[in-house]
Amino acid sequence: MVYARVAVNVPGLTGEFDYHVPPELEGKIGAGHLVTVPFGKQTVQGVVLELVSQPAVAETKPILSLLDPLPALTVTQMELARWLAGETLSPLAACIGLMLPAGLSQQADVFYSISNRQSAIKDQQFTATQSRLLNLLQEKGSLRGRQIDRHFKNVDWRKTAQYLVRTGVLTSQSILPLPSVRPKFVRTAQLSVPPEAAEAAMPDLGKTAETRSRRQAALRFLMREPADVNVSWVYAESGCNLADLQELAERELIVLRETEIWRDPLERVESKGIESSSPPELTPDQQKAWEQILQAFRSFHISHAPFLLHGVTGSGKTEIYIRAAQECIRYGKEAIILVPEIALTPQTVRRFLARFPGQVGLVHSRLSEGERYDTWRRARLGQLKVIIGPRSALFAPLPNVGFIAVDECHDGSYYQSEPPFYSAVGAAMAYARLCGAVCVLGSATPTIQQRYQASSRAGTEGWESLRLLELPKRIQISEFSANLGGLPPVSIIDMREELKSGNRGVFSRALVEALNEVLKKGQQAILFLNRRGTATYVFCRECGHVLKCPKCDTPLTLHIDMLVQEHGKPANVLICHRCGYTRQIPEKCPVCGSDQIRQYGLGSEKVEAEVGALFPSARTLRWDWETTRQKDSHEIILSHFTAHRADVLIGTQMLAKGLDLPLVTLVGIVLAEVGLNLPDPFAAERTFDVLTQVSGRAGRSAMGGRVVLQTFQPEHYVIQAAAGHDYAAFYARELDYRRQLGYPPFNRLVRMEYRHVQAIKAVSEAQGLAAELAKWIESEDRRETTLIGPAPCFFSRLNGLYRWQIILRGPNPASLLREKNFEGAALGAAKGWRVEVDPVTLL
DNA sequence: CTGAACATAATG
DNA sequence: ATTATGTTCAGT
Repeated sequence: MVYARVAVNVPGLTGEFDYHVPPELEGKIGAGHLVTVPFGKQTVQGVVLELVSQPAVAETKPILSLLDPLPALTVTQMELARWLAGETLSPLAACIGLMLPAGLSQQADVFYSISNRQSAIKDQQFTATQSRLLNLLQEKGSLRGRQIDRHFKNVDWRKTAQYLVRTGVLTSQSILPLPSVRPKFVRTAQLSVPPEAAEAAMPDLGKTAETRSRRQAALRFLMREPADVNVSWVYAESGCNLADLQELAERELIVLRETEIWRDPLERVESKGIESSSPPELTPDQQKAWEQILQAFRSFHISHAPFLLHGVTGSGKTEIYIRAAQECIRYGKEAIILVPEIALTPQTVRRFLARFPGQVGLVHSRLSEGERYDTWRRARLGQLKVIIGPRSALFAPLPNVGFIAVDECHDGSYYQSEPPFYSAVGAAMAYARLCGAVCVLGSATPTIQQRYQASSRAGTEGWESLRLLELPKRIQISEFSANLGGLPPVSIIDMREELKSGNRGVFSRALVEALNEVLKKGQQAILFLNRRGTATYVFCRECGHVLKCPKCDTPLTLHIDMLVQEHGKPANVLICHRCGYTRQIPEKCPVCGSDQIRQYGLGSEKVEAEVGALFPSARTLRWDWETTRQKDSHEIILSHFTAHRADVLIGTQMLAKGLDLPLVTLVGIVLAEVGLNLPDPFAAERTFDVLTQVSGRAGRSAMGGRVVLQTFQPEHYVIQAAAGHDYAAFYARELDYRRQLGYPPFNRLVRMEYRHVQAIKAVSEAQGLAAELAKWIESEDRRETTLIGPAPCFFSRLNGLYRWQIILRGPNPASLLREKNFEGAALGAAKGWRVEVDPVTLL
């Protein structure tokens, strides 16, 4: 008897279960296959992790069916899933779920119907939730649990439903939906007799003249087309229908076939003429970096540390990825290129398409389930040599991965901020190690963490070292900025001075002047607005002083607190999100005594209006969350701007990503320090990144460019370093700061968050767990691990839920939870806690 | 003493 | 996750 060890697809389960393989499936089932199995009283999907000869329990149930004759996961992918589950304290099933295409993976559900025994319904009083549920089922008929979920936001209806089932009002049935994606087939037709025979049959093709002519036209068309033709073409050409073709097939004049087709998202893109592609010459810097990577390929049998390719914007990182992918293909292996967001880097994609025609698979969020499924299957068959996409592209089932690149590896979108929480950068490095693949992380502004890993082996537990490759110069250097390695010069404008001289507007005089000049020359400008954390921190407009917590040095956050009442009105209070310190807004600035204490708040609508008022003839375009809600709006806005149908582009974070906008000669940063004053140890890093990246948008052509940076805190080291394009200075300063406060990379963090509709419940749950953790730290003598909180999260209410958090900080805080068997699985499933290892923000 | 609400363990 | 089982607690 053969047994299979199965990871069942029940989110929240880490366990592995042994089933026996029934005789009819023997030999067909192996590691990685997607199967259905009985689990308790339900039927669920599962993935076979391995075959075993000895089951872990005496009595086994049989595997019920095989959902796909080919394995859904490679062995290496399962190893990665195991690693990821352990590393992130996530359930194994959730990690495996990341690797299955949407639609193929299905979870068991419950089907609820109203019982036809009417007596139970009539003489009963129902609670609000009960009648809501009954009304819903009355109205829509029987529903699956997940359909009901959509109508009950933040309401726990399952207990209610269970009660109603018990009392006989409802009936329930466990079901497992079949995969909703299938290979797609099209019907094709082809002539099966010599043309003369077809011609001979023409007169006798139907009773009425009308049918006869339809069928004749169809046959004539097929006589001209030697190959299989999609029937819809035949319909269009001849006006016939399926019945006509079936009649022709019946008379053995033609054959009808079902042909499988790939749904290919690149069809539209590729047909557009892509410029021919002779590989460009490498600069000396590129050459030096490339040789080291090449060396890694040449000796792939020994495992290599991943590379950190630290290169300024425009220094030619993409060319290195392309060459590495080519090298990888030469060894008969496949390459994975991770990019932050595909919609925002059409240039990158086009370059890969040009260099690897017909071999590129594109994965992104706008694909339909079918396109995604087909790309996944082509990857599995080894038909795609290069996969490009955001973090999920890492999980394409490629048989033999030889190269993984992570472009803009500092980007926040590589972190999945919902369970299972994981970093695709970390996962990429681990996967490369498991595959024996060469791994390159590329960025102009690597995170402090990444840069530290590349510079020192004063290793914090669990963080591997990186090999540093540097590209300090842009490829095309404009004469205006040769002294900065091709990067545009940045002028810092002190907004306190502007205020003193009576300018209360959004724009400084310098920025207005620069805008004026650009518009006069017919060039383009970008106005960048950092929206994150607006209207939340409080500062003095006179001296720039930001109000901070006396104990934590963390900016205080303004709250309109409905609980604390002042003269019968809700009070404005300042709260520290680290320790809970609370105070009123002071009347006067504690530093300079001014009464100009204000909260900061400014939207892109306001900026657009200002531009319109100052330059009535300027054509403005807004690119923010509001204007990009519609499908494809990113592309529309972008193409609109690159075609120079607008002069000024006003937008938020998205502007910073790797766009190549050659006509842009001015970048205006409306207020640089927004985002800097958030109660988060990673705020400085994110601000530096975004300022550097957005500055890099200027001067990407021979026309040169400049950046005007407005701020109330011109002395701040982040502002200074960003203005000087000085990563090294920022890194040194920030690393020092992190060392002092014991934040990463000198310690690791675990963030635990609890959400609840009732504020009281959230507080008490957080305090309860914090007390328990404190006790454990004490009893286990793990005092190097410190407990921060519990405190309300910065965004203290989200979707109607109150959020509280606890931070653990130490050399390896996750291990404490692991030892205590207090993992995300146990906490998450049973008690509603969200557990993040190495979080990227503490907001 | 009984039944129901609630926590906990098991699911192969 | 769902379901079976054990445990507590209020009300008869």
